[in-house]
Formats: sequence, C-alpha cells, structure tokens
Amino acid sequence: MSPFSARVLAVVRRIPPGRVATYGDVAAMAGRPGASRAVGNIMRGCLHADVPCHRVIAAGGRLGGYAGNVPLKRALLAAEGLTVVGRRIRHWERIHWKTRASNAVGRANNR
DNA sequence: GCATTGACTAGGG
DNA sequence: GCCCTAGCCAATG
Repeated sequence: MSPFSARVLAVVRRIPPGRVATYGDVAAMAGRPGASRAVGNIMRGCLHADVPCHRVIAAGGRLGGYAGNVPLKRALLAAEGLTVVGRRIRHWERIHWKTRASNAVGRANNR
C-alpha cells in the first residue's frame, strides 16, 4: 500500500454521511492535486467496507463509476439522504464536502 | 524502466 | 446534450 493510497483511503473515510467529494478533491486532500485519475484507480481495487467509496464522485456532481455498479452507488447515495437525478446529484453544491487538505488529514472537520 | 490501463478533468466540435 | 482529444497520475505487467 503506497502512502498516497493510504492517504486517499483516509480522506475518503473522513467523508461524513450525506456528503460527497470529487476524485480531484480527494486527490488534493491526499496531497496530490490532479491525481483524480489515480484516485479512481485506487478505489477500483479498494472496495473496503471501512471506506465509503460511494461518496467519492466525479467532478460537477456526476456519479462517475462504481466497479460497473453505478446503480448500486446511486442507491447507496440515496440511502445517505442524497437525491440523485440521472447521473447527477441534486443540490450538489450543498452536499459537496469541502475541507482543507492540511485539515482533512489528521482532523475530521465536519462543515 | 517503459508501456498500458483506468471509478478523472477540462476543452472543443 | 453527447463524443472525442489531450493532459494528468498511480498501479500493474
């Protein structure tokens, strides 16, 4: 497990229920801005139960993918109280979990 | 170490 | 709105 991967997983784990973060954001929080692709790659093989990978979505509030089970991801998000319309999250700007990279790792900051 | 792949992103047609 | 292209990064062979 690379430091970056662990970092990403840690960040995703800090995403509070009912909130979502984009791959780019997670990458930035993990200390590697622009590594959105890498983040997705890591998620692909890390369907950990401890990590709410379903809260990680694509930019613009799009669902992105979920190991080929996008419907499942949609259901999980809906279960979190979010509303999904097509491939987009409703009130995306509201539930977008934003936090500082320095703050994200080492301190859970909910809103 | 190089080449390929992929849950990405932004821009253009 | 969708499809394609270029840039990006980490993991894998």
